[in-house]
Amino acid sequence: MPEMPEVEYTVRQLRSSVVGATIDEVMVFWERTIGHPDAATFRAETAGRHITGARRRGKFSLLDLSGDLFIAIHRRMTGNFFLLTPGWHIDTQLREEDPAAWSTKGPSFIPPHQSDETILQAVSLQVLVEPVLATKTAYCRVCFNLVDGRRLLFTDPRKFGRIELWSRQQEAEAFKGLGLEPLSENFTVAFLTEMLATRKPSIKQALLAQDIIAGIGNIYADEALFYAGIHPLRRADSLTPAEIHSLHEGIVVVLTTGIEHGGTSFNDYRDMWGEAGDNYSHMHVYQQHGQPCGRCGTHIERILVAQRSTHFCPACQRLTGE
DNA sequence: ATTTAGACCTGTCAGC
DNA sequence: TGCTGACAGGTCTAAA
Repeated sequence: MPEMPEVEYTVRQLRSSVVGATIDEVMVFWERTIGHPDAATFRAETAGRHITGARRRGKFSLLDLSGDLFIAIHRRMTGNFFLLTPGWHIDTQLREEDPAAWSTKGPSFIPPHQSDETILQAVSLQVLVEPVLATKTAYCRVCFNLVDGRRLLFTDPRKFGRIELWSRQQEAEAFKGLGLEPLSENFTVAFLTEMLATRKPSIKQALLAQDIIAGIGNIYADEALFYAGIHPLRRADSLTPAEIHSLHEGIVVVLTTGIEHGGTSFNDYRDMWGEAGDNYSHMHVYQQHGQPCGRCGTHIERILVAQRSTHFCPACQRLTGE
């Protein structure tokens, strides 16, 4: 679901909410969500640990734990965090009543007081407190019970998300194959030039490749290419120095802007809870096909590049000629 | 060696 | 109203 700006935003919220807390117990409702090591070990090793920090690496959200451990969470398409205030009850009745439904929906959550409309704190939302019907399906896969009574939920309807536990010494192994942070000083025009020089696939695919730049996803790839006026199907190794310069600038601008907007380029929350939101307001091409280009008025087009939906302006981003 | 299609999962929405 | 297919912010891996 989230790309780098959304993850960054979530991590900042985790930092201000759960850092300093202590994990009492972790409940796992969908075992495959625990990607490393295994669910039983994960539960045993995290119980009683202090949460000492919250960081981001690429699209991973990291929680540092006492004892030189850290949790790495990849939300993939639909993973999210919720922070429940103390007093909520977890109802696992469905487990026996309807195993198939339980597997899909997970447990339901009973609010502290007997009102059916109550408050959830949504960690990855700009608005921290979101009214939610307690009867709404949470799709909770993993629940971190904190000693102070709060519960940090990892929700994930599609079950693609993964949560891993590593020791700090294993950090290199945990992130092997992850490229540079695009907002770090290491990410230079020279670096981008070098990385693209040997890539024959399209520039769109190169931007999505996490082993080059960590954190760019489908939205920001399309937006960065529009910024630079580069057609998504251009071979990565065919870009001119001027184009690479523009693209580098586009990547930085688009991601920085995303973070400034609270990373709310788009998200499931708003759909899920029926909030209107201004999700698309600062998108230039992503999901804008059929709309006029804000720069030249030409209709934005949508094509498929490596099975990913790709949006661009055919006039501003030409494939051939100069 | 690459490229691509399929897996992994569930919900929503458009069209018939 | 109901069914079907397309599509969704991601990434890994088997097959071509």
